[in-house]
Amino acid sequence: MLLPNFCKSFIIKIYLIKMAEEEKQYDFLAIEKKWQKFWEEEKTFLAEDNSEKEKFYALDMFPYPSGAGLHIGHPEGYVASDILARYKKACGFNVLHPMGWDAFGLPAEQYAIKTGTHPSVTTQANVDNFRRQIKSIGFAIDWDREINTTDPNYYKWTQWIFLKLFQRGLAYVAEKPVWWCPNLLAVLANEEVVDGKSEVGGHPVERRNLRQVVLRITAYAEKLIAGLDELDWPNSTKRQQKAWIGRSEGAEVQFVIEGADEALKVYTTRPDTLYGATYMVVAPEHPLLDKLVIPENENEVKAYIQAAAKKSDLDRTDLAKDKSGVFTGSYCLHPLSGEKVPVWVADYVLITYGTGAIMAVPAHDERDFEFAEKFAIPIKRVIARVDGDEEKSKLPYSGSGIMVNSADYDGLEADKCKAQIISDLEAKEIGKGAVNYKLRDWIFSRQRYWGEPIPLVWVSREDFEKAKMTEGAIRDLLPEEPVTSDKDGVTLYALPIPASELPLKLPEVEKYQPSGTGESPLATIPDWLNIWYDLATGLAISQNEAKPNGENWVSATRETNTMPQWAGSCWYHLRYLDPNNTEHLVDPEKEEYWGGPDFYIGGAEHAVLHLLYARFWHRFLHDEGVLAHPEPYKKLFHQGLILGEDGNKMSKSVGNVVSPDVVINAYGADSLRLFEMFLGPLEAVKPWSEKGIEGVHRFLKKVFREANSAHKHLVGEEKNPETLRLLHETILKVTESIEDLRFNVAISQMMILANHLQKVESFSIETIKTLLQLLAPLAPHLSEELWEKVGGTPSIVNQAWPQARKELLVSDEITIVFQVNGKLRGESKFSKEATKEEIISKAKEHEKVLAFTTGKEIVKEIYVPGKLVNLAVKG
RNA sequence: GCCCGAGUGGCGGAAUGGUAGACGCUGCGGACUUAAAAUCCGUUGCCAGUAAUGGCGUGAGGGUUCAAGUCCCUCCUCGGGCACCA
Repeated sequence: MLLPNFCKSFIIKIYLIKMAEEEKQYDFLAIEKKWQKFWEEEKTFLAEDNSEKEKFYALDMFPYPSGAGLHIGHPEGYVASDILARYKKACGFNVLHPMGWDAFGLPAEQYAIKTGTHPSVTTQANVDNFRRQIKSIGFAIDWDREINTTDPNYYKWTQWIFLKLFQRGLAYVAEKPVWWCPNLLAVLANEEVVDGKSEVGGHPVERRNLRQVVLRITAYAEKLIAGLDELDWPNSTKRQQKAWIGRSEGAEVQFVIEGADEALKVYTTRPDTLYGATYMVVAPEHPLLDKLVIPENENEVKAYIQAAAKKSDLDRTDLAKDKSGVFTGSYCLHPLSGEKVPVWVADYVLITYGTGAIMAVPAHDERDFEFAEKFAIPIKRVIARVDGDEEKSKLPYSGSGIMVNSADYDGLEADKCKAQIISDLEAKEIGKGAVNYKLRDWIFSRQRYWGEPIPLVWVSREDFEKAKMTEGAIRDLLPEEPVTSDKDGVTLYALPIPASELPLKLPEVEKYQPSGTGESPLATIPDWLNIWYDLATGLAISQNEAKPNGENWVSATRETNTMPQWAGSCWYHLRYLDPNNTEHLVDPEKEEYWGGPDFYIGGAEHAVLHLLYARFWHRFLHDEGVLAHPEPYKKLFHQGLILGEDGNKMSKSVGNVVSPDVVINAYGADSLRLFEMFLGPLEAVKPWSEKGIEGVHRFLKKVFREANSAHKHLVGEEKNPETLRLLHETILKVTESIEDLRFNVAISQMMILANHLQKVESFSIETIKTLLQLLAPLAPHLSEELWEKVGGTPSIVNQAWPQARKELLVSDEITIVFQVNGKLRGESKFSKEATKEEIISKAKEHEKVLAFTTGKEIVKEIYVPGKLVNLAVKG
């Protein structure tokens, strides 16, 4: 019994010794720590502001520092941008690769509500953890430019941009529907509402109109569409933005209400179907509805309006498979035929789009058709297919064709007739050409604590009029149209907190709970809310102090809403250029030099919101003369999701989440970086694989061994022609692949070279040095370590990027493959000088080719120079 | 319903219209070792055959071409986006 135990422990001891040796061989943890320290101390990745060099700015969508820490998906994009950053640096560019924190947001606030911990405390802890994790992956980040959206020195400028928008009339206040939970007494964000219930507690929620600050993004609709053309973005993302903005062209037509002086305005994209309008529909919220309803129908219509008001957006759209509506009892007169057209109210017409009323053409619109069938309303065809194809011209028919039943327009081509009809309507002053957008204005306020305070105060009409007349900073900041809001039946007027008084900091608060009234927790702090405000200078002090002397001091209340999380991320790409500037958002000279990111990478889930909002702000600041460039992100890329090993989306509840910390401990950051890129195309959705990472780890160990095998190293240029050729093939392919963001292909090629170096007896030390340079952007720690080992001076990124000698890739001997009818039948080697005739006749004589050609007629001979011969045979 | 994108071995994936399956993983066989780990060598699309070799093969069906994973048409499946926007 003793002996086996003794043997066992002896074996374990030997194993441990061997393990220690192995670790000494490629001790990635020590190597990575060493070089991360080196980069930090040497400030290797400092971006220079006044450089003569050409710039390259690589930007990642900055993370929200959650409590859960980084997961394996985060670094995918960061690694990609880092590879580019390091590659461009080696190519001689002045590179900026920054990192920061999008740190306002719900989770910290929810945690605060639960525990009473100030969100800034939670945020700080999370940021520290994220920074630690990101640093452990060894990115070429200029940490001197780190930013944080919750830092008052940062959000001072977020507020400053808001003031500009306010000044230009692009901000207003309106009642807008938001999710309201009567049980929680709180406004909920979309993501807090799951299946019509609150995510917390599962309480029912409803749409409720609440006072909101709104940004007029619709004023930029045209510019946002036009700007897309110049962007190097994924087509799908451009298309999504275009669809989101949803521009359509058509006409606004007036239908006079029978027996009234007024007309009902409708919007249509199909003025050519005007004669097919057999009824009209107004939205339940339409302002003229009251006048349209005849007394006999009043009860029914009222009931319908009430029912519609109770429906959520979801019920009114998705789930409302069946059309509903009620006849108002009124008629309009058709603008061209003068016929009576009944007016209905139905909730399939939205008050928020167009004029909130439509002319219904059931013959040529699916929705109207469905409605007309249900309520037995006449259906009148006015477009006929030219080819008379009965199947395809079945009603409802929305295609093109020839106009019929349309009086003077009969026989004309419908598409071409649109403009004709519009101009005819214009001549009669009963219509005009019109453009509409699906894009809605941006609800910019949140009834939350943990966000940027909106720098507005509210005063009475008298005080507002006085402010307009008072010389000083405030008067100049006012928009042409005053921003107003009704509170308890009194109209209040908005005045700004001027730039000189920014940042308007978040006050301390005792409770983070919502106020219960649908206002933010800030509304519960009277000391902060009620102020004395100087109409000339914008100075403000709490009303718990005595009113200061001076005629310009008035009583005011602060705006209590805060900004949405999007605000800080709308312009962060600018702040990296000049993170500590106290005078400007960004120094114009620096903005001129750096411009926008040359490469921007992040998830496709931001295709519309973040990327559209940021473009809006950037374009606005450009129009204001603050920025030299109109568009923020010239080149955009979306990395694909990394799934769990089981092929499912990584999630805590499924338990398939992989933490980078664990992977780094087991294989090192270089293996992690390399494997995330080796997994597949950057844009593809792909599953993680524990086994797979061992493959790239093995490759790194191989490089490590070959770089350390001093006995195989030769001085001077590479003598082995095969090695030399492969080396330059690798330089070419790796360079091209990095430029094309095809890092998986670059890695494959380096594996091929490493496998070759392992097989040959010796190779030049220059060869391994070049390989290390190629590898450096992808696996920077190991490359630095080995570069130093083979006699290079760190840092390896300061070495000029290797240039491929293309002349080496053309060999004297070429291999030509022989095909018969496109199928491979043989191959042969020829000298570079061999003629077409020589090669073809050799092909015909080839034994295996003969087997497929004898007894048959060669009808065609194809020769692709340097590649192949294809003989087409018959019979 | 509409608009995109993608379907290639057991798996992740390579292939300017020109040798399909590079590279990696897995499996199998072997070397080294007392043994293991590590490392290395060979092999690994399917079918037939001891083999040489032949046939089939890139979601399905058609087409263009001397030649198609790649281009065109129709369809299927999966993924993403939009969804009563007149």
